[in-house]
Amino acid sequence: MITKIIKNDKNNTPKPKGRPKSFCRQEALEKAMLVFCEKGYEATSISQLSVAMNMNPPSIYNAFGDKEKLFIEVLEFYHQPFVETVEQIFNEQSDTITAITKLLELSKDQHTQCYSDGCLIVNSSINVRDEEGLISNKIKKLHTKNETMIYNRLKRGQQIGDVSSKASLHSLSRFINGVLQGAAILARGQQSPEAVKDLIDTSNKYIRTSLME
Amino acid sequence: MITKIIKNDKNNTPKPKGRPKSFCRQEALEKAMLVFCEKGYEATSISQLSVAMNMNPPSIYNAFGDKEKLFIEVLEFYHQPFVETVEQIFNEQSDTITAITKLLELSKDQHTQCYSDGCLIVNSSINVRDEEGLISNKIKKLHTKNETMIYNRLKRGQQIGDVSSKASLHSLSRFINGVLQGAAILARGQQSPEAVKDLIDTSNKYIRTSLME
DNA sequence: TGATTTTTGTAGTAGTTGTTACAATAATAA
DNA sequence: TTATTATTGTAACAACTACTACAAAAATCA
Repeated sequence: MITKIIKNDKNNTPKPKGRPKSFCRQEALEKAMLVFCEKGYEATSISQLSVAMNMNPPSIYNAFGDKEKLFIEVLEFYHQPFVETVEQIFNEQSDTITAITKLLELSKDQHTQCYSDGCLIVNSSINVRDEEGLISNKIKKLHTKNETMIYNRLKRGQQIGDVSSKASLHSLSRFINGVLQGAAILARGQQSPEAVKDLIDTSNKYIRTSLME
Repeated sequence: MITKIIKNDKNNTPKPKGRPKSFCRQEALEKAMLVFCEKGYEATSISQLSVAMNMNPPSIYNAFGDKEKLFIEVLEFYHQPFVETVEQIFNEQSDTITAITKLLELSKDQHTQCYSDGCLIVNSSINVRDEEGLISNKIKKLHTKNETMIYNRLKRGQQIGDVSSKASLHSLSRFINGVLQGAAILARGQQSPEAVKDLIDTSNKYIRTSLME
């Protein structure tokens, strides 16, 4: 038993037995993500995914389960880099107001580009109507994660002392979270870049005064 | 010729020739609206509409053209009462700040109810991807109409004198429009009523100070 | 009455949906 | 080599999609 494992597991990565996979999981998820972003969950068909991911339907089902499970994995795949970026911004910036401003600028930059597809999570929270189903629950978790990240950063600001103790952190983090989602819609709805800019900049102006007191 | 018209047109409503319609256009539009609100444009099928509207598919096509034209008529049917309500609020309230506050409260009331379907127009600007097609153009017009109503009311406020001449009306009206759309998403995404309340109330607080200067 | 007009319900079109049975393929294990 | 295992491509499934041909039905007009 032990020899077996040692034999096939030189680098802690034992060679799989059967026919080797002809796709890269990360690349496949990225291709799927792009289609889901553009079309939405329901409007994206397996055959469209099959073309984009360069995988035949049976391979997709074998690798990801079904359309629903694939989508949930895509949601996580989409969200994770955002979380990492935001946490980096929040850690890099010692000043809380600057940290929040950077977050808002990130959103503004993303959503003032031409032909933006908005945000997969926001789009999906509109589209998916599975009422306490797997996807809806996943989406709610992702929204909560975002709000919590913002809240925690504001809370740290109060501890550091650069956020007014009078500021209502729950209200503010919910407000910021709502504004970020609003910006995503404006972009997705092909409304003018000025609409996005004004929503972000006006919100930012308020947040600054609100954090300082 | 003239006698004909007089004969059949006693109340300016000549009796139609063929077999009489077995449906009320307004009621049919309302039923269709409810389904489109819940499911979205693409995810709503003709057979679902057929059941909801209590009309067979050929009758739907005969009366409304096709799914796209029906949807555009539903969009208008959905938007018109909103426009009337907003214009009534804007005319009733002589005070501009109160008028805007009432608009925001209207949105808050609508979107803090359980199981809200959000706003058909916002949902559709996420869902519909017909790139300069009939539906997208219609949606953009409706968004512009909303923004214009708000802008005009603020402008009137400056003329009356209860809005600061320093206030940037274009930025503010775009901000308010963005916030209204954000609130619709939060509701549609089944996020907490507190999220909607905080977005609206926090925005309102800022707008008040911004209008007074 | 009979002719005309419009809406109705029945039944169907061709195409697409998510999903899967099955056998060929390509790797490892003995 | 042979056995085992996992992934592949082909080809299909029933159910659904938007849409419509057609004839019966129900009204007005002459």
